[in-house]
Order: sequence, then C-alpha cells, then structure tokens
Amino acid sequence: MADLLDETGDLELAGPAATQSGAPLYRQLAAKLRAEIESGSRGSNELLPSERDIAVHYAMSRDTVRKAVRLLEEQGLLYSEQGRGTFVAPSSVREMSRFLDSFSQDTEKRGGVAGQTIVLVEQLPANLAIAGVLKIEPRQTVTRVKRIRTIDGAPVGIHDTYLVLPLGAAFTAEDLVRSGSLYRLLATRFGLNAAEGLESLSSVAANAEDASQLGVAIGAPLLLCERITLSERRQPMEYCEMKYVSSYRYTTRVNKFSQK
Amino acid sequence: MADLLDETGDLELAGPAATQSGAPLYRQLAAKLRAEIESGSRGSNELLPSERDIAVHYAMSRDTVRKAVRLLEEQGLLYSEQGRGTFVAPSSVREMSRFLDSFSQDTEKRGGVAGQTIVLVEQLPANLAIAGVLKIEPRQTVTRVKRIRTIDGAPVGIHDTYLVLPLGAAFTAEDLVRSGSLYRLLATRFGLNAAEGLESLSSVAANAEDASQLGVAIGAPLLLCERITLSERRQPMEYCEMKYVSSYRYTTRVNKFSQK
DNA sequence: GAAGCATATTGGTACGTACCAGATATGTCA
DNA sequence: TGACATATCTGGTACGTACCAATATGCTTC
Repeated sequence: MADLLDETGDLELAGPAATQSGAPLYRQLAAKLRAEIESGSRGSNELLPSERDIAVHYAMSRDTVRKAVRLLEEQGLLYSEQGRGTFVAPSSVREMSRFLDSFSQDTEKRGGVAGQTIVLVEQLPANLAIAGVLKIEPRQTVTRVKRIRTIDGAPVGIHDTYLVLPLGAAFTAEDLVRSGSLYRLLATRFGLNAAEGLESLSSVAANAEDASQLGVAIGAPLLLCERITLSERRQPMEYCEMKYVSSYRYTTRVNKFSQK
Repeated sequence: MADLLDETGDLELAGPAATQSGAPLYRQLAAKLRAEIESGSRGSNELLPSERDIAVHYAMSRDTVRKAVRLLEEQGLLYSEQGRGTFVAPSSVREMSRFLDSFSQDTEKRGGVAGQTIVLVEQLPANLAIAGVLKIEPRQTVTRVKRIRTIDGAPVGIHDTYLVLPLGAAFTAEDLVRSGSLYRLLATRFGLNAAEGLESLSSVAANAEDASQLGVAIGAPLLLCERITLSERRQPMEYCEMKYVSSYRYTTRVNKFSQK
C-alpha cells in the first residue's frame, strides 16, 4: 500500500457538511493529492490506493474521495480504469494543461516575464460585426483596449479587445496600468467574471501595422486567435482578437468525450 | 413550471443500479435533456425545473439528476447558479463545442464533405525527435501516415502522423482506404482508443512542398497544429503534425477552472 | 416608498448503503 | 500443464438523508 495511507491524514476535518476551514472537504483532499503528485513523490502511472481505502484513512465518505479524484481527472492529473484502479498521469500530460488564464498567468507558468504596452483605451459605438458577436444592439457603447503583449521584453502578440461594460461604466488606460491585469480590473471594479471562452484559431499574414508593432516582416505568418468570453450568466462580455508571432505556441488539452 | 415535467417521463426505468436498457440512467436523462435543448423547445437562458422536481418527476434520485446536469454543464449546454437554478446556455455557446473528433467528424459537423489523399504509409525507425515525444526507444519501429485532407474537394490541410503500434502490427494504404477513418482502423484492428490529446498551435510559412500540395504560394501563412494523442493508459500513441490553409478555422472551448 | 428582516427555494457538499461491471488473482479439475 | 470456473479486488451507478450557502420573495417596519 502506498505512502498516502501511512500518513496521519489530518485534513483539518470540519465535520459533516461543515466546511469551516474554508474549502470544501473534497477540494482539500484534491489539493493534498495534487501536492503529492506535483512534488514528484508519485511516479508516472503509479497506482493510487483504492477509493475505499483512501476514504477509510481520511475518515471520510467514498463519495467525497470520488469527487476529489474526479476533479484531478478533469485536470489531467489522474486517470481511472474500472476494475484496475486509479493512476497518476504521466508528467508530459500534466505539464500541458490549459485553462482560461489571462496572458500574464499563462506566461508566468511558462517561466517568462509578461509585459504590455497599452496602445489605446477608448469608448466607441459598436459596429455591426462587433455587435453581432457580442449579441448587443449596434451602436451600443463598447470599450476597446488594444495592447502589445511582451514576454521578457520582446513583443510577441497584439491583443485587440472589445468589452461590454455595465451601463455607464468606463475606465482609462491609467486604471488598467494601476490594476496590472485587465481581468482583475473587470472583476474588482465591475464584478465581471469570466466563466468560459469560445476560441477560434487560424493563421494570417502580418499587415504593415502588425509588422511594425511585432518587429516582423510584412507577410510573416501570425497565429490569429479570436475569443468570445462569456460571463457567469453566459452573456458575451468580451470579443478579443489576438495575433501572435510564429514562435508563440498555444497549447490546449482536448478531452475525448464519448457518448458511449 | 416547464414542459419537462408535463411529460410522461418514461425513461425505460431499469430499477436501482440495473441498467438493462444499456446506458446508465443519468446518461439517459442527459440524452433526453439534450434532445429537448437541441430541438429548440427550450430557449436561451431558460430556467429548468429544480433538481428536486426533476428527480420526483422521473422517480429517480436527485443525485442521478445532478450527474446528468453535470454532464451537460461540462459540454456547455447548461449552467447552474447556486440559489437561482439551472439554465440553458445560449445557442452560440452550444454551437461551438469541440472534442477530440477525427477530421472527418469535425468537418461533417460543419456541413462539409471530408476527403483525403493518402500520400504515403510506411514503417520506419523513429528518429530522436519522434522517439522523444512518443516516449519510446529511438529506432523503434513507428508507422508514418501522410495525407492531404480536403473539404468539398479542395485541399485544406496536410496531416503527417507517426503511430506507435503494438509489436509486429502494421497496415497498408489499402487498409486505410477500406476503413475510411484512421481512428476507426486503429480501434477495430489494434484495440487502440484515443483518450485525450495534447495540442500545440502556432503559425508557419508554407514551404515549397506545402505550397504545391495545398495550392498556395510559398511563404503563405499556415496554421500549424501538433498533437500528441494518448491512449486510455495515457501512453502516447500518436504524434501528428497538421498544417492548414489560412481559411481553415480551428475552434475550441476553454473552461475556467478555478482553484477557489 | 425604501430599507430591513424572516422565510422558502435553489444548488453545493457530505454522509451512508447497496449493487453492477470490468479486471485480476486463485484455485480446481481435466 | 493447461483451461476454466470462482472469489475478490477495482471503479461505476443509484438510491437515500441531512445540512450548508447563496438567492429570491414576501412581509414588516420605518
């Protein structure tokens, strides 16, 4: 039996349905398992103790253990097979996980220093195209933010985003600089939180403006990523057009989702 | 209260834990809800009956209802809010769901006719790069399949894939033609099923060979998508390099996954 | 009319039990 | 020694109960 069950298992148990310690029990367990896995104390494809054993050890329900395992499975850290057990996913799988991170978070994960140059922040009436994707009335006011993103000082991408803010809400380039992150600014100031995004990727040749801003030749291949970000209520809150230089890699994990 | 609860609710109930009708109960319910949503009988952001009401109506446990709702939430069809209820996601969200489809399935969903021209099928020893990403010994035999993919007859992409087959296994171009789909061939003949994939996207300029095969100019921007496909045991089973013309759009849905 | 508060409703978490289904090890018998 | 049945692991599904937490609603109060 594995190390996991030799430990004390003090999860700061908070009693049935009483999550005094902040996070729900199953998330606490998931965090503990995640830490163990990421610390490297568990090798690739290593067999975990059974759900029943973990439950007994931590004095919790098997259902709670299953929730934790589910969570880590969705994140690509574990995988289960009926009749065999639950295993640690190979590190190559774990390393490439992608979420709806902001550019900053995404870059930090890769070990780079993210920076940005704000080109413009303006309010303007939406044209037909923008209104269409954002599901709003044409000529309704939207906020446009155009930035050049840098990694370790070198320009790697152009972000051009159109935001739907609450009526009358607005901010300036100074606000954005002070906040540091656009997503943080939206969350703290307007209560706007991104729930999920729809992305479309293709390639495009750099035009004259792109070329000068990114320091590449006109006609150079760029990765074009368009995103519609949805709020928690599934209302489009942002349309973003991102162009990246050829060296920038965008990684994603696609799950097989079988109807069985 | 919505239509859902006015129906008879004959889900071919199979009794507790007795899934005689084939699929598990929660999947049957999910399929029913999905059908209702996709038929358009439920509008965007429409409120569903509460989990408890659905459970009573279908004479099943609330837990089973929750599993069905979870499934549809993961697929972007529903979203829930504590204290408010569960709602139908806007159609724009539903339309853009992406899974680990084969190129054929993906194209059919978009209403096109997928075709392919097989350029070569060969067995060869893996070089260092291929062996590295596939986590095998250098010079171990891999199978290479290179194809030109077409939509409605026009070439849109080049697929160049390296496969790790069971010892001694092999197939020819004729086998592939007869099967129609590479994934189907791998599943039926070698029992290889894809569980998930790791993709990396960037842009690249077309070289002379690309240009002639895709009918574009040399230097034209292409979408470069590299994928490592993992088997159910999370062993790399395929490395695939795909280059697409600029008009091809690759869509994906990114979920916010908060640590909370 | 506006503000404050109690209450009912909703999803979220956690407990428990039971049985099914796939995989593996164990044994027995030919 | 080999083939086949069996016991027993594993995760998967389904049932039930209870309570917490966030939201919405109605009522009271000012």
